[in-house]
Amino acid sequence: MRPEIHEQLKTNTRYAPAEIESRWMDRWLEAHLFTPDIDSTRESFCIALPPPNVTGSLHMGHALNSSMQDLLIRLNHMRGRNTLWICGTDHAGIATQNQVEKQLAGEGLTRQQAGREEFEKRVWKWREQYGSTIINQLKRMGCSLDYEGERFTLDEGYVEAVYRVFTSLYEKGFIYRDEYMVNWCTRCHTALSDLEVEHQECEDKLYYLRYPLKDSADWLVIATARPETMLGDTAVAVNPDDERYRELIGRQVILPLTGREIPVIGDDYVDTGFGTGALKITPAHDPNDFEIGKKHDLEEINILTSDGRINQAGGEFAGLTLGEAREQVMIRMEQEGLVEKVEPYSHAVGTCYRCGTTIEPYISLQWFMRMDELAAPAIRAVENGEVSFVPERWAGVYLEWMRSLRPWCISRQLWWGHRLPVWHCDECGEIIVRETPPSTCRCGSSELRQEEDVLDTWFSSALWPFATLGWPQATERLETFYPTSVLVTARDIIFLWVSRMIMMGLEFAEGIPFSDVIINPTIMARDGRRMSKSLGTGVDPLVLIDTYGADPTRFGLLNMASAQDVRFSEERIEMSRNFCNKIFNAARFVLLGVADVKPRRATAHLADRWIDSRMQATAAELNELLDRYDFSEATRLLYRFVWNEFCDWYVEIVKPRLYSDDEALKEEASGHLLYLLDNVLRMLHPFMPFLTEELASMLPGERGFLIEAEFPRGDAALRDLSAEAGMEQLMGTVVSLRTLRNELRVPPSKTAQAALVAEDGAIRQVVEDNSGLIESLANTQLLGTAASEEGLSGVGGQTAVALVPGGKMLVPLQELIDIDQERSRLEGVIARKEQEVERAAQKLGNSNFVAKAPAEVVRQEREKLRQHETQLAELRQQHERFFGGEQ
RNA sequence: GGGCGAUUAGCUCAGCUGGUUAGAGUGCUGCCCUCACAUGGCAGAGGUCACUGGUUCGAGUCCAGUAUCGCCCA
Repeated sequence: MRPEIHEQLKTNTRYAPAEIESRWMDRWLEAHLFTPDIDSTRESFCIALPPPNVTGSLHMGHALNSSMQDLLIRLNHMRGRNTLWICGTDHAGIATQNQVEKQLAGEGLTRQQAGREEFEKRVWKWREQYGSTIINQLKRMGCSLDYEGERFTLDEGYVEAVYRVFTSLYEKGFIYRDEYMVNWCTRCHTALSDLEVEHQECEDKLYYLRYPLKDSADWLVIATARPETMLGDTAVAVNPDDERYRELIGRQVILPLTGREIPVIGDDYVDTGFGTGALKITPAHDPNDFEIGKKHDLEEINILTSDGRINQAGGEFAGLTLGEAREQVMIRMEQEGLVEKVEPYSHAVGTCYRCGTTIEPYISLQWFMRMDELAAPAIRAVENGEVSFVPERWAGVYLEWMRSLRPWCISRQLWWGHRLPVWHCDECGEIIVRETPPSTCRCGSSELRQEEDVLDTWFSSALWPFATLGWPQATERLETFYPTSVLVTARDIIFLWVSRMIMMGLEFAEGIPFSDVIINPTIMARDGRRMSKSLGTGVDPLVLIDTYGADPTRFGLLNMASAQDVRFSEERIEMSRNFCNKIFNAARFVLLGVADVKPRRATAHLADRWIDSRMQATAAELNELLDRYDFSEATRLLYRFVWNEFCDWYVEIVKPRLYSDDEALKEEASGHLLYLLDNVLRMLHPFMPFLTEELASMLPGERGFLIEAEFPRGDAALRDLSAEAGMEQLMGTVVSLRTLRNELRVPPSKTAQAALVAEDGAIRQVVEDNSGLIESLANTQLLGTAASEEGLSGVGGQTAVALVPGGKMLVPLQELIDIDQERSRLEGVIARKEQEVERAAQKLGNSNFVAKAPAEVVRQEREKLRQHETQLAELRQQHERFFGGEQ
């Protein structure tokens, strides 16, 4: 080790993440570790990062997500695969446009004033300036993304892919243009797909209004939550089976305020239990009414402008906002005496996912994509297991959604995104759909205008797994890495991306885009609900990284993330930080203490064989857990092995040898420690890349980066079950003696003495051979061993007793403590043992149990009872001997 | 309204196909600054596994129902 590193290690007793983490990413990047080798013949492993929104910043979901993906990439790289983690961002139409509009507003400009061309320029500038924020944050996380191959959904090549797909789908008749009811955001001025509308529960009112019947003094009472839309009513509907209204079907009512005559129609869509059972029908402003209107051929009266105000069709209310119009309409209705009553009413209101504005159902000319035929193979792919979800239950969610797909509105009235590859001829009205701009129309005119609308961002991101690899060009990357291996994402992305990626992959690329879809759990706020910006319950992962380090943040999040949603607990991150500190110090212990030797397995000592055996078992189980994507259990496994076995036991056991004057012993221990540390660091690397890289770099000898090292698989040939059994015996003995000392309040500095009584000669042998271990770990000197008390010499007088596996330890009390303390302690032990005997006896006393339970289970139970009874007898004997029996 | 999930120690969570005295982290108690680590060591206390039935020799685990909470869809 270089002297300066030695010096540094010696002085820094605490794990300091900031310092460690700042130095490695640049070195990794300089070494081009994350860029795949395209000529490699090795099997490939690829993950397409679900492209984060280019305006975004790292949130908890990303942090968890990328921890999982990075783990998988590093793991597979270490397993020898040719890996690629596709990096990039999504242009995020509305979100980005909103950002730039905000910027313009600061200069007192609207985007209309700036003009489309200027606006687009500004957006690109914005992207240049802020677009890599989240990518840099992923670097801080330690993510091994292929930064050199970063992609963007508006790249030149990507646009080609989008245009190819659009054109093809148009030609196949999947994409069409139609005047139809869509979700309209009056603030963003654009249509939205159903998925971009969020429903929010809202306390509102239900208004009961009287609609006078024509040629009658009577009226019909309708109930509505949106009275202002009555300006666009073109019918009143009742259920034809409804006795109350059946007679009225076919008659006319006079629509209040406008005086328009509208028919009463019968339609079994009407729920007789809702309101009065009579429904006003506004085909232009309600999706259900729109359907009913089509069915009954009703007039569609649009009463709204695109920015959400009443238009000329609203007569005296023209110019009012919807809220104002509601108020005014109700005032007028009151004046006319046409309000029956108003009730409180709670219902869900659709809002824009980007700006929160209430969504208006609005009829407009849009582009749609028919989904059913594309969905069929995508459904089959999941049904037949070609694509599987982890946890499995999400497949059901996917399938249910896929089976009820409606046409997807793909056009947006935005200025940022993929402008549709559609040209309109001003001369003849011809619509030309082409990948490249046409020069003339077939009518001969060259007056061609490209469509103003842009595509839904999700349309382009659906192509991500293959467009990023070069499709539609037949690139080597595409050849090598498609289909990708795994997609890791949040559940709300199942519909937005996963489903569409599968459909598009099957239609345009060489089949499914990935075979496993891992749905990461949601990290909830402390209150058990989703983290919410407005409630201030969000936790910023960047703050966690600053406070605890990226490695502990990663490890902690992975530890939290089992198959269930989980409340965020900072304690887990802290636990992970402490674990990192433990690893750091264990490595310090090794690096500062070892002789100048190479890592080399040692087998001479029981503890050496034991810890290696345990390490192989851990590695094997770790691989199994990771193959199942059980990252949470994997963190626990590593924690247990490193802390509770390696640090708590092995390090303590090896100390005397490491500090020994006997050079041979010291070198043997050194080699084994280095061998163990090397393996441990490799196992931990996918979880905590920075710390492990730092520590591995200090190991003696020339070595490369850890990601290039081999991931330990666990060698079954190195398992040594007899060493494990021996160590179990010793550890059990040590713990028993420590407990006894503690309970008898023997001062830690005081050395105790003990003799082992055990029938089994092998047990006595192990203890005798390792008396030094017992001495140093339990501060207890071994006086001797024997098959029975009679065989012990020199253990006279009063003794305390500690049960150990397979026998008991007799501890001469001497001046250790007073007799009374031992008496009450012993009585407690006896009482506990009696309970155990009772439990086992009861079970065996049940004839059904003996008759019906598997023989092996019964045998075990009998064995248990026998042991407990023997121990109980000995304890009682001990009590009798010293305290005269009475308890 | 429909679907999915959860309910286990004070708190946050594990517990695979039913079978030792139900585990971890944190918090709590006692002792210890023992030459890797006080972001630590040793030892402890702490649970009617939401409730009610059922299946079984045996249920935290399987089935049915109830309650509460959460998530998604409409």
